[in-house]
Amino acid sequence: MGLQFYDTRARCKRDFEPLQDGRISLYTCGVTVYDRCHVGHARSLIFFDTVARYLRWRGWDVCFVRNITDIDDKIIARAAENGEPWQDLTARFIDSMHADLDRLGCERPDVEPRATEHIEEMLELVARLEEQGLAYAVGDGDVYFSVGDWPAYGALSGRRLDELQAGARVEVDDRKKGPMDFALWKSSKPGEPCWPSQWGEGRPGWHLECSAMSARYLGRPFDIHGGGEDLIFPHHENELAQSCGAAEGEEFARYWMHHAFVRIDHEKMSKSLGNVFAIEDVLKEVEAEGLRLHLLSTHYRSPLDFSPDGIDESTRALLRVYETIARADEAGAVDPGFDFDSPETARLVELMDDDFNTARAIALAFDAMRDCNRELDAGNLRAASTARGILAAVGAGVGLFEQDPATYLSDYRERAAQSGGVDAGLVEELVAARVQARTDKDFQKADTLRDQLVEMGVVLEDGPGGTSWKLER
RNA sequence: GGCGGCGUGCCCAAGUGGUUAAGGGAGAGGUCUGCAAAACCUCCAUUCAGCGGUUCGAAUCCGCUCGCCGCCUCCA
Repeated sequence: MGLQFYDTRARCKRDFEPLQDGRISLYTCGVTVYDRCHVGHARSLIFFDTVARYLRWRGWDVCFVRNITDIDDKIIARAAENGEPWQDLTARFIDSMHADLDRLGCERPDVEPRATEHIEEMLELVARLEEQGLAYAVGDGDVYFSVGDWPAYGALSGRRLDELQAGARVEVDDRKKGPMDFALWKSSKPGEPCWPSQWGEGRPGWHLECSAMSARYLGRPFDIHGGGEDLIFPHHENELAQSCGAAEGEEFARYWMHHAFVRIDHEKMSKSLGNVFAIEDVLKEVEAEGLRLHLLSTHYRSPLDFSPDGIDESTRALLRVYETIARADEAGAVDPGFDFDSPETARLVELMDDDFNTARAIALAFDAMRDCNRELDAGNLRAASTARGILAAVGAGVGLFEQDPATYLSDYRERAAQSGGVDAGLVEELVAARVQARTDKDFQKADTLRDQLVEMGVVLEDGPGGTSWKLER
């Protein structure tokens, strides 16, 4: 068995065969930078980060490209609203996105191309489409793709042109030949950002950038194209049409992956519904890796209801993992460093190879955690190391459990103390006093001190290495 | 209207034809401990929205009903 995953176009799981042996080209749609990223973006970013990590860990040479859309109507509108140059706006939100990514433990893609840096490639594409008779210019320099002249339109999303009945919800521009025709190039109004072209000054249509940039960095065809499920139609359908159309039907993306949404109270989280939670704000309340674990605990093709309580539950589980790792480290149960082809990781590979089942991989990590603790209890260092190795392998494959455990634990404590308004210095004093009382066998005093700490929400642990404390959640 | 998805224990969630329905959180009991905590052990769905059907066998396939959601417009 090799890797297989659900291909949106085929509507079923397919065995994955890379175009070139040992190499994988992956393109995913990133964000439009006119605002801060929200938890829905986090799911997308984290999931595809996990895909890239796993494929690499699995032994493939991956080229991961994720675009940044830094020119579009919303950006122009928002910049005008703020009274700032649009470049300042996009630069700010690109920085913000990078900060979010770092905190969420996402590696940077190999290439992070921006739409505005590939105008030339896009214009070439439009020219080729025009040559093929698939694009036409109207009026003052708008260029459209002629959907009616592209018979394969609808193949990805499973829609038929006659069923789309455009205009049901949107006013149809009567300059277009067909109601579903979409803009490749939009003429600019005075004062709007624009680039020169043979059709006049303007800017690219939304879908064009991905066609141009994927071809530029990954060639054609490439292996995997991913994004959120709302992009299937029309964005990816349009990308597919214009990419193939410009290349006389040559294949575009060989596999399509789409993840489900994050919801709020059973409704899609989206800017238009106004129920978004910015990553930056959420991370003030919950821990970043806890959020990552939580988002990966649900299979990527299932909707996930966002709730801070749910993240807290995951964070509690995560704390146990780090406590176990710290314990193993102290005991000298070192990670043997299992590779993807070690017999010990066969189960992990099997689970992740089956449509990236991160939920089951995480369950496997929890099993390994229990095994590790049990073996440590029994003093079986060798067996504990094996369990520790499985835990590390899951972590490497999925992008979890990779912080230094001592640092994690002290950060955790500090964070809890801060949010609970507890004076860590005072706690240390009381703990020290209790340790002394215990040494003196004055258990009554020790218990009084403990009661005092309990009231502050402090939980004590008397271990062989001394007494440690943490805040109960 | 067209297309698609979802409904699993107190909560989250995996599983999509075949021995005991993963895992996490919460809860209960136990071992350990000066007492605790942590860790470990045990328990916690004869049952998978409901009703029919196919099958030797279904949470898993088919049909209907109820409830919820997504796409068809910008959207991760």
